[in-house]
Amino acid sequence: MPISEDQMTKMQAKRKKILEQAILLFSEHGYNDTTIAKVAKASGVSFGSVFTYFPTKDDLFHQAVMEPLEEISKLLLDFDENASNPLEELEEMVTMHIKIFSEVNKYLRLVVQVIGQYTRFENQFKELDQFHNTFREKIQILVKNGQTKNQLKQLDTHFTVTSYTSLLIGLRVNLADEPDEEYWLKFVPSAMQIFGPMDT
Amino acid sequence: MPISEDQMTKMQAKRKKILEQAILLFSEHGYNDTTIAKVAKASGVSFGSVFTYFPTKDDLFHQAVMEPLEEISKLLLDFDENASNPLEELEEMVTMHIKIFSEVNKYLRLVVQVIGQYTRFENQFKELDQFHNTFREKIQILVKNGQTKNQLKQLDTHFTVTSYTSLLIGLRVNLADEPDEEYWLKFVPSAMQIFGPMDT
DNA sequence: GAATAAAGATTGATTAATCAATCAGTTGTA
DNA sequence: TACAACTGATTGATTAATCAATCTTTATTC
Repeated sequence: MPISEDQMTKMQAKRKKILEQAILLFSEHGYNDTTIAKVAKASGVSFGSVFTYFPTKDDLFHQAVMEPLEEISKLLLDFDENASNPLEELEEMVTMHIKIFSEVNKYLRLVVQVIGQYTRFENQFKELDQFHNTFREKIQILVKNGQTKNQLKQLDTHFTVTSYTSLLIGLRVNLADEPDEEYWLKFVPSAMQIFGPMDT
Repeated sequence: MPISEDQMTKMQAKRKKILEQAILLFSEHGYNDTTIAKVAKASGVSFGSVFTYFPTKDDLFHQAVMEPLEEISKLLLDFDENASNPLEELEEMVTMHIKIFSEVNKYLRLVVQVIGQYTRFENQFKELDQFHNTFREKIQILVKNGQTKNQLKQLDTHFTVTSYTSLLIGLRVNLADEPDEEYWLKFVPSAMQIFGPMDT
């Protein structure tokens, strides 16, 4: 007997709620201090139900790290690396990235945990690292275009772009308790400096 | 019967060995996955002996985070904020900081864990945060002096310096598996850009 | 310098608590 | 009625901390 569409929707919602609460708890208390019982309580389902949706705790963690990545990577890659005015596009991109990093607090702190213990969370790290490479490559093209048009100084693009992504993740670590987007946006000029803009 | 100086030295060495191994294990596997049994085995002492030197596991973790801070903070603060040539001093300082961050891998990854979960490791975080403020204040003086002498652009020093420390910690997160000091030194120009040097 | 005693360091088996995962029984739905 | 989801008590494994017994070191005595 196949379950109804209504039932499917309900179950999807339940799964989503469990995963949401898991992300919050994992990011704040880490893997071991986040017990299945706590996740169940926070998401309003029974202990056993968590295992209906996620076969093991490891799997729950894996999904907590992986599932939000798709949406966030789309947001982070949403700029035109071949824009006619690379410097202008770069500034828009940086502003957008800073906004995203200021908003997505909990999930990014989970990401920091995974990267910080890449031997422990090897599988998740590999996927995050792969996105990091894609991310940097796309920004590098924009930076190279800016250099060709003499809008940016002739700095090594690999080190420039890696510095930029390091600044983003470093800000997320340092400004853990700072939720104010306006404050975050004041870091845009500093971030732009890394790319060596030609004007003052 | 008081113990001899020789005995004292031996015990200090034993304590140091336990703490060293604890730092390595905590930084790589986190608090919960680092068991007292593992620390004991890694440092070549019995399970019970760990408790002779550290009353609880919490205390061992606390000391693992706190004790290296004194030495490292000395290294990081070893620059002259009132140097006659601020830009030159700044470049020397940045080079030194990058070197330190490239060398002190394991401990700094432990620091990232504490900052990343500041609600969980509240006490340790407070002390690290205090150092962070001292660190930034001293760099700010140097940057202001550089701006006064027109060696640096008139950027907001608070956001500039916070960006700089974020870049350092972000590099440590991103370059986890990169031990080569020469590679790290190639980030010096990017880091310098943040301060807005006037020459090219 | 050998014998003895006392202090304190060392050891690992034991204890008590925690938690992931299971599973048998129950509830809800088509 | 039949099937699937739901539930939470139970199980087995893990681990921080304790503690009684053992070993090592040092001071004292003859």
